[in-house]
Amino acid sequence: MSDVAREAGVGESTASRVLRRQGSSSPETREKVLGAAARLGYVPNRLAGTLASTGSNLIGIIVPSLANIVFPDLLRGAGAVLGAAGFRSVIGVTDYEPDSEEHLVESLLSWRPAGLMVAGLEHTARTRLLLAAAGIRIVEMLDTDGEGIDTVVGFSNREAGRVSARHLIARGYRRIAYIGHDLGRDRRAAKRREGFLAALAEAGLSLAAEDVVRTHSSVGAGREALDRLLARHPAVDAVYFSNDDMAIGGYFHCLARGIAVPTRLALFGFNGLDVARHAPQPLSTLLTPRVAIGATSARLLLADDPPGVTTLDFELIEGATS
Amino acid sequence: MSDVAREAGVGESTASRVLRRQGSSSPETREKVLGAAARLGYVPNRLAGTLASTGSNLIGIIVPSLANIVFPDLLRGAGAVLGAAGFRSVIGVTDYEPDSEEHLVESLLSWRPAGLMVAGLEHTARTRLLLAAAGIRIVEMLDTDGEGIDTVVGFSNREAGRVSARHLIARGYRRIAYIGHDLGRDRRAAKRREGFLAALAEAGLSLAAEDVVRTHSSVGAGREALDRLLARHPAVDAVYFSNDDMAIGGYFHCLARGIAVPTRLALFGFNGLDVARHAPQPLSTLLTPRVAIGATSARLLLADDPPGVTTLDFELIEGATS
DNA sequence: ATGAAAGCGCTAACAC
DNA sequence: GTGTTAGCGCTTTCAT
Repeated sequence: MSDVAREAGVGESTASRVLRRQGSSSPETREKVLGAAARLGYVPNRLAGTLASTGSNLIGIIVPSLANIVFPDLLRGAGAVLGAAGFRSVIGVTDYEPDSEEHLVESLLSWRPAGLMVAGLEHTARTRLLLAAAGIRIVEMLDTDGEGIDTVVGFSNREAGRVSARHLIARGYRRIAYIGHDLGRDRRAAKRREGFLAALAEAGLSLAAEDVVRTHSSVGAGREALDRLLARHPAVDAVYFSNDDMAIGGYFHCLARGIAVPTRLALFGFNGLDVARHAPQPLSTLLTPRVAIGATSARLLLADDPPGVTTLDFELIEGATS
Repeated sequence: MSDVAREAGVGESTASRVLRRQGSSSPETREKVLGAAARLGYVPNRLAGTLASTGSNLIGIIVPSLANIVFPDLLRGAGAVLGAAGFRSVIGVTDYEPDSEEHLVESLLSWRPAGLMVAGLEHTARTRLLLAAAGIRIVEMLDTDGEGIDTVVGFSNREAGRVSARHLIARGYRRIAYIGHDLGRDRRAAKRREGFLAALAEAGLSLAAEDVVRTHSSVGAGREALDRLLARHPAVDAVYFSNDDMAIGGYFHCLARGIAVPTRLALFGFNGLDVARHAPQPLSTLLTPRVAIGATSARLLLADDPPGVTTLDFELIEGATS
């Protein structure tokens, strides 16, 4: 920048002011500085800028995965709001490992971000400590079943499970099964299952069958799991899946085997993915406002409201599979 | 850090060396410094570190969208390699706007990243200038049809279109239609279409019909487009879609309307998405090595090979829809 | 409206 | 093996 100042024949601080369009400067100097910067191909150094001033335009975002469209949707919502406000996202992916999350938090914090967004409420004790002591706004997303550190934006997964169970029960299904993916790592899916079981119990029911794969969720896993489950428990009349990816797999299995949906078997998912909504029979599922959660989280991150919980609820989609 | 040094009773540089486990230090001092850092809850400041030394651990990655799983897959591949090497990704999303890309490049460059990865070869003149002059490794991903700036990792979209056309022709289809999405913005989809048309022409054929939506690709758009196209051109016997999202939509339309696939109508997609491969009839498509392209790009970004083009080819999936 | 000078928190010589 | 001393490229008082 001193080169620019010299080329423009002004002092460094003047150049700095002009380049940041801050403070006052005469139209002439402004032109000289801007011209010099363009001529020299000057690219500012935000490292130095941020170090000298305070607060960066970096926002750390930590998600467990990018393989499931849910998290890209979240990033998309957040990115749109942050980008428009001149902020950039630094992404970290934990792979559903709490320890990995802890390392990411440390690493991102060392960049002195203006704020941090993280999926979920479950963290290691040290992660919570680091986040609470960071002195920046922390937003936890996608879950409201538990204690937040600062700002929380999401919905109750437990309630989502409950609502799904009540829906199936109201439709008259009684021999209800569950098909899920690695619940040890995906705590939110585990909470949905808990809520689901609780609502079944309230109606005097219990799970007729269950198949939980060890892998992450996928269409293929859902398809295979339903095949396995029906072989062992042919009397099941409805299946609740841990999410739409799994449920779509189940639906494909039914189509392939000629299993009538929902008369012979009802299917219920979670997320309201595009692909599930446009299937020949739209999947019955809960639509989650993923993009909106990302956007709202970003907005609250940049605002300075007091800490609190914002609920953006899911919506029951009465599809054709239940 | 000076606090840590004082607390440990050593000099600043000693503390720095210990904290970065670089250079030599006696076990005792090391322990003193580490203890002091832990006691004080010291969080390093990478801004200062990077400014004082050289090269950050930040890598800029620019993609056009996060709505299509293709790009999260790319980020996933890159993120895994970068994360393991201690690098962090700063993500920018252009929304398929060249001007937005230019701003992002400028903005990311101001963070002095160690390297930059960007999807595609088409950029504004100024973007190319900025990238070429940045003095860091630039990797362009997903396309090899054109001039790269530095390192290029991908495949030929033109060739992908060609291969798809030849496949349909070899199978005996002659009244072939195309269904696509906004080609003005998605240049790679446009190149596939070009290659497709070229191969048709080589066989003395031309497009029997075409429907190009103005929106981005989606299952719903594909479904509606096929509906529209068949209403106008009922004699079509095969459709090439701009990607799998669109093709799955088309497939769903056929299932819903009882259109026999592939006897009455053949369908061909692009990408080899999970959901397409597990459909009752696996979609005929080209599987693209998206995660591998991301990973390879990251690897080459960190290596210092000479500039060049690395081809990771697509693979023809002979599904049940053609 | 503009310039000079003092750091921001760290790393990198360089001495010891 | 360890401490001292300059900066890295900016922003920010504080004068002028």
